[in-house]
Amino acid sequence: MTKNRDKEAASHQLIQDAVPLVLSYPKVPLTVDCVIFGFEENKLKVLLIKSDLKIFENKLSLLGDFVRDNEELDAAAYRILRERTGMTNVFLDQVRVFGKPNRHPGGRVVTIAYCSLLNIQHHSLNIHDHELDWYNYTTIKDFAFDHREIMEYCHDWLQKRIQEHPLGFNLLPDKFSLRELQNLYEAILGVKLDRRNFRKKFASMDLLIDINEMEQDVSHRPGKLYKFNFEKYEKNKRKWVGIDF
Amino acid sequence: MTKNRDKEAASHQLIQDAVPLVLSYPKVPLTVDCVIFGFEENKLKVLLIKSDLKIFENKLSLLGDFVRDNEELDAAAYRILRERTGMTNVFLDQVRVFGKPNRHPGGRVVTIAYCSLLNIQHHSLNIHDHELDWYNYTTIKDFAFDHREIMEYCHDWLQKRIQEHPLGFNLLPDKFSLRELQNLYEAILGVKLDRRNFRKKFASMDLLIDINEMEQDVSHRPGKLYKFNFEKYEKNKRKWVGIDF
DNA sequence: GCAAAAGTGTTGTCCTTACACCCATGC
DNA sequence: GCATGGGTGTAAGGACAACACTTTTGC
Repeated sequence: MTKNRDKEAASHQLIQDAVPLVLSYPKVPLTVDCVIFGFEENKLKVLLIKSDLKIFENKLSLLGDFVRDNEELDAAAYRILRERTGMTNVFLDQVRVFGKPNRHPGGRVVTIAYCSLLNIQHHSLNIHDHELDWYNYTTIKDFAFDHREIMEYCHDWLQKRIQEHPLGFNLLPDKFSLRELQNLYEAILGVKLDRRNFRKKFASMDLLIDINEMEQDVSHRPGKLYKFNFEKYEKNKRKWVGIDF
Repeated sequence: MTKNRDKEAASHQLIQDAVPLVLSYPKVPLTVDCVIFGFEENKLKVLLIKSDLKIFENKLSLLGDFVRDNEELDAAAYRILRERTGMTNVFLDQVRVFGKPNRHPGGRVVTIAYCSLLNIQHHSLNIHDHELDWYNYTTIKDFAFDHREIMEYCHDWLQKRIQEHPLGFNLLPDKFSLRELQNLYEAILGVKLDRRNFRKKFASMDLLIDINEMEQDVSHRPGKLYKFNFEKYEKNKRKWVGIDF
């Protein structure tokens, strides 16, 4: 049943030169979509725009664009983020490819999802085309394309990552209180955490620098402010996760 | 400096219909490469073929081919594995995209790496084109393309996965001894493990079924044989990994 | 002085690690 | 009987989870 296909596939083995081989391949449009998480008012937010396509009128879309000829994939992701938001100095991670043949109404488009976490206050939005804005992760309704699926996949990925690496610091201001840090973890993981245990955990990691400042303008006892010790973190990056032997 | 580009990128926002939009995108050849790990004689093996390209004469290559028009990415990976090896009933996982513009000597080709672990005895190689065979992971030298990088990335991915999920069972015969299981973990993780602790660990997971059989034809005290309890595993799949709160 | 959140320690439980001796089999 | 790996238990240390009271500030 599959023999014909197998034969057919075997035929290109005769092409020994790389250039005609590649010319014989089918080609597809390749795009990048960026899932940018931020944190504000104790809510997890995602950076989205209104889709420019009629068919998706009033639906929200991830920040995406095609990959240019001979453009590195990572570079494409950074470019798109810069073009659409003005942001630079963001770390993006490749998460997964989404390539269902019918995921784009205009024909087949394969997209590579990139994800990042960032500090909303450090990256003010200079561009507001198409209602580019931070939307609440939990309340977004209408997505263009398969962007809900992509966003949720990236959120799962993020939950895992944030438990392996203390990436959460990227979402906070330079100086932050332990309460803010805990709110962040609770927002991303979707659970309540014990305050004492949380603080002990981070104290024992020894990644926080006490800067001897206090919160201002809060209507209760102010908390201490900390900075993240990026240097120390970079040194100790190696970690086993999960079932360790 | 980047303003012109940003303007240019903004221009396609005027295309409101999806079809011309997609037609305006650049297209690239898209391939899938399969990194298939197996285990035999206490060695971790990878399934490779000799490259058919002159430029990579005598170098080893992953099992790969282009993605067809309107073919699901996962389906392409399964098809390629079947065409090249005759194997079916294998689970493949998408791992990452590799897209450096110059990774292929014939022009730009973006490839999606898929990875699997399997039981060499269950999947005898029916096809031997191009010296398709299992090669020792640790001793392979010459790779075509960037296939060393891809393979190593998949190996890292595998080390993580095998600590989160007991995937290792896929690499073993139906019936296996604890020693075989331990050898497998040691081969993949590249470390020595304590025998008693290893056994306790798996005993406590309660994923092994004692089938009341013993090893045969070994020149020492025979070990008990077990089966993997796939049913129970499927039920308990949810797990937190890493820094748990 | 009251509301609101900060800050702090202990205990029990569980998991992980390290470690040594006897047992069954083939030769 | 000896070589080879199979099979087993325990004790110590570390990590995690559960839990309540006092302190500081703004109002």
